[in-house]
Amino acid sequence: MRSEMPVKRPANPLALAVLGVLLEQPMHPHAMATAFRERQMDSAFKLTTGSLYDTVRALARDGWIEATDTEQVGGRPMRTVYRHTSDGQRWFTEWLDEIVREPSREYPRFLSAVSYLGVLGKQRAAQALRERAAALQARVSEGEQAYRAAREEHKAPRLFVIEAEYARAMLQAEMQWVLRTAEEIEQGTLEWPEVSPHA
Amino acid sequence: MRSEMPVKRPANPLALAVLGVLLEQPMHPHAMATAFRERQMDSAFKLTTGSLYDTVRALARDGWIEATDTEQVGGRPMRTVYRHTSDGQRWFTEWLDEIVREPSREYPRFLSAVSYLGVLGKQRAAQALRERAAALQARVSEGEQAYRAAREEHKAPRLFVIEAEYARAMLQAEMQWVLRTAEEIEQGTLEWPEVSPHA
DNA sequence: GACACCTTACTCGGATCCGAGTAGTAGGAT
DNA sequence: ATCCTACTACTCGGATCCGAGTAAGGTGTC
Repeated sequence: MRSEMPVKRPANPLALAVLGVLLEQPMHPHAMATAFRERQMDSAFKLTTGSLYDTVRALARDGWIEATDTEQVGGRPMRTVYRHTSDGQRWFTEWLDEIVREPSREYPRFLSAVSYLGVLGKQRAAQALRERAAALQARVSEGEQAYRAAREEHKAPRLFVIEAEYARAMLQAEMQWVLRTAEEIEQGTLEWPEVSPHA
Repeated sequence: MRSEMPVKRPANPLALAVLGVLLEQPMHPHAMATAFRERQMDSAFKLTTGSLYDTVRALARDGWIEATDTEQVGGRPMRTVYRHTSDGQRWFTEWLDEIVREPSREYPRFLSAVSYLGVLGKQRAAQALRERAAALQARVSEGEQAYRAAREEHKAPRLFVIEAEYARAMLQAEMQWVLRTAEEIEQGTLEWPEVSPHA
């Protein structure tokens, strides 16, 4: 009897990474952290030890993964090794499918700031947007280097670094919008009603 | 003597909205909630009563805003009315400037899911991507309607609805990437190494 | 061989986020 | 007059997130 996917699906992208790395082999949390750092996965999620242990515990509580055994090497702290439960692997695939199919509501900081662009005034808004564009360009370049290293030096297939292609596409789209808007402000084609900074 | 912007800048976009709405006039939290709902600002942040009161308290604690007085209408619960502090308004502008200039690290769910596209298998991945594209298109259409209503019926200047233009640009960029990738999978131009679903 | 420093592996507590709950009022229907 | 529903305005507690802390073992060095 195949059981239903747990109702609880952790919001933290770190949970996805934990389930992903456990596909390779059972592992204790500290080993996961080491693996994530080695692979420089810090663009997909934020890795902090506190969150990692919490996430692992939550996944275990909700039946995605389970502790196999606790081992001790020397006099060091105990390790608890986790692996997918018998259903966990199938659930993971289902959950992935769901995340891909259904865009989730997210609230990027920049979106809410854009609403108040008027408060900054023309000059300052245009200048800030240009600085943002430069910072975005820097990120694109960084990502590009990492991408090339993975593809050429490590001979990684495109599928394995596809998230970098997605990240680049989104950064470039944002950059274009930001630059276009800065230009519109400077050229006066974006009508700029005088906002009284509170009456 | 002009004091420094507080080190604590709430991560929650709701904080930005609170500071924004207080530019118009001093207000108690419940009135803010009503204003946010009326203006359908739910694409920029998530409004829950709990978070609202927490956010307002945090902003007051850190000196952005302050309570003016507590009033009571009839036998209803007390209201606490808040307004910007003498520095609050300037800090708000500075903070906005900072948010616009410096892209923040954020971790959208989809980005982390894309890394594991391989796990879904070719057919399922392509199908899921196509469904996502359709959902994104639906959001674009919804946004478009709201945008037109604001522009044409309410005669809003572009600057006041500029965040909708940004949101649309980003949704369209994502949609294009998603569709292009689905096509590449179907046409076999995206090399698909057989992933053993755990050895 | 003693001191300093890095690594291993995890715990703890504070801050934040959020849905559900509470408690009183107002307005309308029966 | 009484009930019912909806609104007003806020509190509470659980879940999550995260940086700092802890404690023991290994490694190098003079």
